[in-house]
Amino acid sequence: MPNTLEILKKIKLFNGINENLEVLLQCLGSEEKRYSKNDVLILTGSPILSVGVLLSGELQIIQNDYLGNSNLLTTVHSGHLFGEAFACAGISESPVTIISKTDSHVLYLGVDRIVNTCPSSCQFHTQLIENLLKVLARKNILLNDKNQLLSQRTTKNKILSFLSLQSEKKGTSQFEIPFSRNELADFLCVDRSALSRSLSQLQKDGIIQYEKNQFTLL
Amino acid sequence: MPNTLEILKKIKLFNGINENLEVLLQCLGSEEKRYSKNDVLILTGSPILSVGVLLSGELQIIQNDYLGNSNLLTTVHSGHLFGEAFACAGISESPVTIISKTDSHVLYLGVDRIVNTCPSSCQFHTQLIENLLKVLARKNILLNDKNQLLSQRTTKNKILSFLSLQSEKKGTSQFEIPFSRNELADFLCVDRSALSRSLSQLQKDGIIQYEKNQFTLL
DNA sequence: AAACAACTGTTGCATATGCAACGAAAAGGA
DNA sequence: TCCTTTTCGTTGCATATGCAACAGTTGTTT
Repeated sequence: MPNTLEILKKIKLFNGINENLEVLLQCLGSEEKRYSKNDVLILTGSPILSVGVLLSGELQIIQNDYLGNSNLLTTVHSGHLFGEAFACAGISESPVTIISKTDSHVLYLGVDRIVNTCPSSCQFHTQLIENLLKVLARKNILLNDKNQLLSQRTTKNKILSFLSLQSEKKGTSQFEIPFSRNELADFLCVDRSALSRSLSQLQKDGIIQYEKNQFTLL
Repeated sequence: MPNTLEILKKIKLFNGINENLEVLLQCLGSEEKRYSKNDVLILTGSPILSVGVLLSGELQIIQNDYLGNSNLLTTVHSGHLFGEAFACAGISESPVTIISKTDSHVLYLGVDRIVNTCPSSCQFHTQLIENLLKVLARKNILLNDKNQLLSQRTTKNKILSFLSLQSEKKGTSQFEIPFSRNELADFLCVDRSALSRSLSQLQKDGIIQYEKNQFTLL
């Protein structure tokens, strides 16, 4: 149990409530669960009423295609939230299936208990709500950024969008990217060879310069 | 002023607080402002601390490119929120510029006043917070859907993704889409002629069928 | 009726992209 | 060190896409 608390203290959702976490969890009526590899946490169509916090292990969020093909949407890593959008949106049926890729350990927080400040009106509840808003809002911004990137029609423009975002984030025109070529291709939703080709062309045209993962915008 | 209230009552953010809106607005310390055509509401780099509600008029949200080109991100229509993600994310500088395309009328709600339930602890405050969470969460889901759509690499797959989402939403395999061909091409981020071409091919291959804006998935 | 504009489908063409395959370089393990 | 695996760039090729231009349709205005 102290282990659980240690993990939670590092999570953004609990920023600023470190000392009183235990009290808050009581007040929220949180629930811990353990899963084995390949267990199903949420099945498509079942209700989602709780925000999940993955304490350990790895989850996969899977969506069923229009053809019935199931495809992987995201992988959830230890220390991250999942299901928070669905839970907060108040939709009745989950559009996704969530399974445990490894053995895992999850904390569930009921949304209604988060929103409705407790009778004892503990002061950290307000902080929790603010944090939850912040988490959702930031995800929103990230999704927006990615959207803008993906709406570029050519690979070169996708690359430039990505690099300029990175540059902006780091504050310099020279920076390191956190992706391998393979991962970058996946992120930009383009073919790896097309990515390589476009990168070389951009460099040949004197627009960018790169060496491994070190990039410079010119 | 009664006019303002009438508009607000129809907005999702105020769902379930219709009767006591006036009280709530007092309690929130809201602020109304009027703008003329081409006025700047928010300039890139300035702080965003409030959620905006557009009561009348039309706004444009503009982002400056890495090359300095300004390009239109969204148009905000009467009755919709704007800036809510930035305000809730607690970021210090707006990454976008917001201008008034027409004369407009805006209501601002400070995020801190929303999050911190008022001393008089009016019961509708909780509802407001829940609504705000719901708005953010739903936008999140929408953005996610669009993301999945845009991550399709071919025009045909983008079309099929879009149509299956529509079909799912309407609950039938035959449905009407809310876009003209031009708008659909913009939405899918593809060329209009490429869209037309792919649509005919899909129909010829017996995968879909359409007549004007009436579509059927086969 | 005539003229005009908006929307949609079609086509030709240059180019970009996905795909598959190959080889070089780097990283890691035995 | 040797061998294996992974990563990355390159290339050939078939296909898809963006772009521009044109035509048919519809609806609106004059």
